[in-house]
Amino acid sequence: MKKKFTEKQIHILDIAEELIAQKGFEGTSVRDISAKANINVAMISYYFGSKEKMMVNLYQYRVQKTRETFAEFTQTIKDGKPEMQLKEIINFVTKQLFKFNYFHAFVTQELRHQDRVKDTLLEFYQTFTKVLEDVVQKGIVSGVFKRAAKSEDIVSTIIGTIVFTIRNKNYYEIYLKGNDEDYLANAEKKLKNHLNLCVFSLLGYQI
Amino acid sequence: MKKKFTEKQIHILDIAEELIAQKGFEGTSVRDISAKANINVAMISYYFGSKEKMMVNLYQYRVQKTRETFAEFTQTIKDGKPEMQLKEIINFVTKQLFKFNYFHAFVTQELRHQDRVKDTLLEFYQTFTKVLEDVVQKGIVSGVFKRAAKSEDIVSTIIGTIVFTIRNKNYYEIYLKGNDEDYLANAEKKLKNHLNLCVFSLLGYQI
Amino acid sequence: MKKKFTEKQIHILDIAEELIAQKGFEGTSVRDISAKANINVAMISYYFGSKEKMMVNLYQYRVQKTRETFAEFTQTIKDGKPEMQLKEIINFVTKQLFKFNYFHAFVTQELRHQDRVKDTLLEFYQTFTKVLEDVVQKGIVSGVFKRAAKSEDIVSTIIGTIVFTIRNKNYYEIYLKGNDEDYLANAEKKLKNHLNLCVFSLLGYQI
Amino acid sequence: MKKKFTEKQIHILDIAEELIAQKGFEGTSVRDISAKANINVAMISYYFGSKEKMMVNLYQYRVQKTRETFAEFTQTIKDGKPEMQLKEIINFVTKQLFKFNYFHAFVTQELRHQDRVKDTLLEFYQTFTKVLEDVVQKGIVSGVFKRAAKSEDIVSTIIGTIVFTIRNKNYYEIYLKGNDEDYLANAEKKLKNHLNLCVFSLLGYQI
DNA sequence: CATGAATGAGGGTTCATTCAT
DNA sequence: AATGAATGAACCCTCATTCAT
Repeated sequence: MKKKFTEKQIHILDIAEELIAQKGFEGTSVRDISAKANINVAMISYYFGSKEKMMVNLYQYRVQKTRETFAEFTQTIKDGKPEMQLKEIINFVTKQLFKFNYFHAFVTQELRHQDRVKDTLLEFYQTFTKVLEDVVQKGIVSGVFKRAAKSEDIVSTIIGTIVFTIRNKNYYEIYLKGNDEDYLANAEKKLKNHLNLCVFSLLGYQI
Repeated sequence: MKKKFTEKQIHILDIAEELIAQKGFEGTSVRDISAKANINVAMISYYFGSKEKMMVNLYQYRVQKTRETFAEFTQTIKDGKPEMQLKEIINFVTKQLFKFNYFHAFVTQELRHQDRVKDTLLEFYQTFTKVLEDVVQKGIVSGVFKRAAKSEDIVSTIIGTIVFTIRNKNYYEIYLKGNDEDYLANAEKKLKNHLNLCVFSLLGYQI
Repeated sequence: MKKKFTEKQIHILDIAEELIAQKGFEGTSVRDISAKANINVAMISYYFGSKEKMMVNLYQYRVQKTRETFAEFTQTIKDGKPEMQLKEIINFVTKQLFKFNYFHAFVTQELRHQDRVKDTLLEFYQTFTKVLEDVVQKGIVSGVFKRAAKSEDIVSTIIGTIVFTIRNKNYYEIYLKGNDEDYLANAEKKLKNHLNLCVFSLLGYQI
Repeated sequence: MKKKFTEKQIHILDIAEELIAQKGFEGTSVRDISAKANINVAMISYYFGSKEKMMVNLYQYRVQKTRETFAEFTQTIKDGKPEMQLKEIINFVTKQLFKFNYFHAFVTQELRHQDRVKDTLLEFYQTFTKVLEDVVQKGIVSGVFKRAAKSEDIVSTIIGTIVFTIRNKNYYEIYLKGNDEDYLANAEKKLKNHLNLCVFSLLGYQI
């Protein structure tokens, strides 16, 4: 059962996501959001019921999209070899997280009492873990991977590492060549290389 | 230049850290803090100037301690072999992050406009990176490490992976054996194993 | 000059009266009314101009009906003896007030700045007073009443006493025999007896 | 157990009572009250917790005082003859209701969900009823009263009639001699006469 | 003729902070 | 040095009403 959002709602959610990622949920007032979105203050309550419910909607909206995108993606790689699949997965996840860095900046920090909401993300992580596990298993069977590392650990490392660089921009950019302005692009590239090396060598792949 | 804190200030900071880690900076009122610390509401402003300045102090207080602890730690391993040093570093960092998971739960999410404050953490990360780099370099020279991975990437992976498991308790615990209550202990152990494998194989160490 | 209301308007007014009697004018939102009346929120403004004007209309609607009913009633007793007329008046007023207790629950409490509206009620009270005065006068002349009590005082006592029991249900029901469910019926009966005794003895009627 | 109020609280309650009597509870904003009381808007929440709790306090404050005053009063008449006692009671109640007409203007109309609060008033009415019953009984025994009217009916008539004239000032003043300005004084006097006549004749007292 | 999306005003409450003591 | 009473700003939300359709 997929929830539908109107254009205006999506507009509000996009603005809200950006601000909340920057200043936190409590640090972002509905006035901030409505001002930036050029709408009336009352609209947030009008459209979503309350600020908190808007947050739930935002969460569901983004996670829902993420899951869909991921599901489509898995289709595109389903016939490849494990090593190719793994490479594509790392590439995909990195790209997505960098693209929606807003979202993942707040996804793990807010909604403390909204356990139901957190479950939505949990489910996605589990799906991701399962996909990864199949790839690893297949690689082990075919002999390209020598070490059957646990996929939940790989997931933690992949997502954890990416989120760390996104959130610690001022740290990671020190070690980047190139100008500041395309930090994200450069960081993404560097990171992708690192993660590939990291995961493949973890699995005992002969590089 | 080391800042000194009075006993009362430290008392307040400890309480504040706990509450802020749980409910966020904006989600924690000075009344919450003063109530739990059994002090007057006015004391936060009185001692620190403002709530925000208190946060800066809290930040500095904790990072300062972390740096001191890390400095002491590096002394204890300075004479070991690189592979031993690396193992100890992973062990130390994991232990520290799990021990002060409070702190690291809020360290990256709050104080968004406080760039001076972020610099404090940045410096620590740089120190950490430098230490790691020396170890890697030494290992390359001595031949135990075959691949000179970038230490900033290793830092990102180590810290990123740990923080991810701390913040996504509900995900990671699914894959843990043992009862729920010592999640942190179990997670720490599992994670340590994973990180060792991960970093060592990344460096081309023959396990 | 009699104002006409459309069926839809009357529908709205009936719902509004009920809600306002329960929750007060300010306590009743146009959304409450429109929801219960199964109409659009905008309809109240659309039909009556504003919520306040709707209230004026409601008031006029009910007082107008009350006056008409009272006028009809006076016709039915115009040929009786004074003592019979008085008895009938007490009976009628009690019955009406109990029947439309909704209305009289809010009639004296709302519309504070709407003096024009209050005048509508005032006129009715004056009419009532005049009718009563004629009855008393006739009774004095015929000798059945020995004391020419002021009719405005009698009005105050009749209406005041009735309204008191309606609004202090929890008090008056303590002294009532019978079950709780037909409080109004029992209270009305008890009250009617009391008022008859009260007014007749006030007028010096030999019971 | 008697609740104490500070001077500032009483100040607020007095202002609030006046405004609420005029415009109703929901019609009176905390900003109205704070403006008229020359205090900060936040003070109502600060002193009472919320607007609604302020109302509960106001209610208790006034009813409490009323009960105390009534208790003192009953002491002063305890040795008189029944007819004197009855006269004094009517005099006292009339005077009190006119004096605190603010209070009794809102006492029966607000606090719809506050049943506990209504009980406070109920108790007072019951006390009043009991006192009256003793007087009537004593008069019956001594032979000055010939008819044992129910005291709850007498209470309804006394209070109902008074409240009616207070709330329908524009009606009752038509029948008053004298200028408008001392309406209350004149009305009180006229009403007292009427009530005496009314109650005494009801009890069959030979005037 | 009737609607529902959208608005601005104002609602009560909570907040961090100040200041007289 | 420390307090608690008091403040004004800002919070989220609900309101009656408007207006394009």
